Amino acid sequence: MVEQAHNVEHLLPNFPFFAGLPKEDVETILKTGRLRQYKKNEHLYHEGDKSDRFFIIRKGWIRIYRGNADGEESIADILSDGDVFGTRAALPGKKINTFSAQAIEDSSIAEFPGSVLRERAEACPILMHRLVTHVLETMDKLQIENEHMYLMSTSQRVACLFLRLSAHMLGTGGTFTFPYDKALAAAHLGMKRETFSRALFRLASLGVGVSGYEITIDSFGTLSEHCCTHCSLFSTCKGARAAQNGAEKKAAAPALYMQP
Amino acid sequence: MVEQAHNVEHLLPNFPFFAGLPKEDVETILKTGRLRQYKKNEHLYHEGDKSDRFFIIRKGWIRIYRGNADGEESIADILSDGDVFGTRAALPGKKINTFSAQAIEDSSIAEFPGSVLRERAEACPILMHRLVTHVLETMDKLQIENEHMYLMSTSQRVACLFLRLSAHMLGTGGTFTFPYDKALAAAHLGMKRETFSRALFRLASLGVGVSGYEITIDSFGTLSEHCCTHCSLFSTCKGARAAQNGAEKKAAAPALYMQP
DNA sequence: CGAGTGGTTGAAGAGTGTCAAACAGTGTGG
DNA sequence: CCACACTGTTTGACACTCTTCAACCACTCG
Repeated sequence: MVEQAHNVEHLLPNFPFFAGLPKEDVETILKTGRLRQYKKNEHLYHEGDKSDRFFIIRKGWIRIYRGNADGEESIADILSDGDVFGTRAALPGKKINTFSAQAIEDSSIAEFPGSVLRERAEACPILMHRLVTHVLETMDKLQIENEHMYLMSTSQRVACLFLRLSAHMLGTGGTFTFPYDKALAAAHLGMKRETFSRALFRLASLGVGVSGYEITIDSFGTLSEHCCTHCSLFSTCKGARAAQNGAEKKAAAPALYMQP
Repeated sequence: MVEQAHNVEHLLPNFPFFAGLPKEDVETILKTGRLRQYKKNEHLYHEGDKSDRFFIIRKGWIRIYRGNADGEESIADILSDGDVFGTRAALPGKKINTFSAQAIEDSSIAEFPGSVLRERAEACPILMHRLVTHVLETMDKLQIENEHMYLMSTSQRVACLFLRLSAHMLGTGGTFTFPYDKALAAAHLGMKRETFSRALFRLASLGVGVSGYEITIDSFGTLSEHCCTHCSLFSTCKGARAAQNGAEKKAAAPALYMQP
């Protein structure tokens, strides 16, 4: 358990979550926060624990997951820089974690007492709105995952993940580094390691090259056509790109799926 | 389009959602509401529409769904008496429906302008809490559905549905009427009609009898053992029942899955 | 160098989806 | 009252996807 506490006030620029909130509220919250380092595989909390902290990831990767009695796990989310979790602690209602949170890389996390957020949100509608919006976006993400599990094949889901992970990239193709274990990605997408591996093989014919953690995509458009055009989010997803002369994307609203 | 508008104030007892809220707020809201009848298959709204109404089901069944470009649909939820939807209209943020809502039976629905809810919620923390709690519960439900899709077989998912639909029943077994089409249930559980039908056949060996819309369950405990003991919600789900001498349920917190 | 971890590959099998056909229940019109 | 169409459901045969289990490979770390 690494316990390096730091003042977090100087980190504001890293926390888009607080952007646009009243200065006093942000300062009050930041003052009560602390920065903490978690080693790879270390847990931030376990399911069933009291949910009393609100988290912002400064740097690193965190998985949110839950296990059943058979020891099987389902991964609810994999989060990274700038992402926020533990919203339940900052909102009214039951204060028990329904999930566990674990660092999958050495991570630097800002933690805030839920009570402070809750109290400030009571007084500051903009903060409350920010929290509510975050929950609604998380819900949208979940609903899309449900849809994907039912309507899309494994290779389509893998392609979708790649497109979202490369959403920030310009141009029509390129190479990026896969940020965590493939087994983990597989679990998050609701499939086995082996199936993930075989899905990669099938994606090769669509111009996806894999060498270790390096993923090369010849054409985002081609890949989008393989998965995004079969997804109800097509027009609004940041990961989806129009093919050169394929389907036109309608004017896009803010994306639900945003990866750093 | 049936357009019978009624005053809804006398219906308060049907709306547990408003229970415990300040009288003035409830009255303000109820005054702006109207009761409307929808025929079977009629739509309340379509995805992409402006989301400006908040709904409470007085009587009936509503499905919340979304379609992709291939014409395939994924069903997000199937709701009934006392259930609430359109929460997005009552909360800050984007006001576009991400789903369609359709009556699957003749239904009686109370509708409220989202703006009124939003305005009252701004002033009344209890109402805001109620709305937030509802969203969080919906999210919990979604997360469980994701888990089920990944970790449970089709017959386990069907068993889970039956146990939730019969959660209100006393005793160790009994008969109830399935409230909507099996094809619809199948789609909501993420499987095809045929698979649903075959899952029923397999459940027969666990004491589940089906005759048309009549479902007979010999032992809730036996059925729970088949599905609930493999679900991470086991200890808190209203549908799960302890087997006679099987696994003990821990002290249960309020259930996520509540059917009328 | 051997153990450990993460990833790939192969063969076999269970579980679902697909397509087609048959069936049951309902309502309609003659 | 029956014939008919219509809808929802079940069943069968078959193809296909994904999982399972096992072995193997690549890489890292002691």
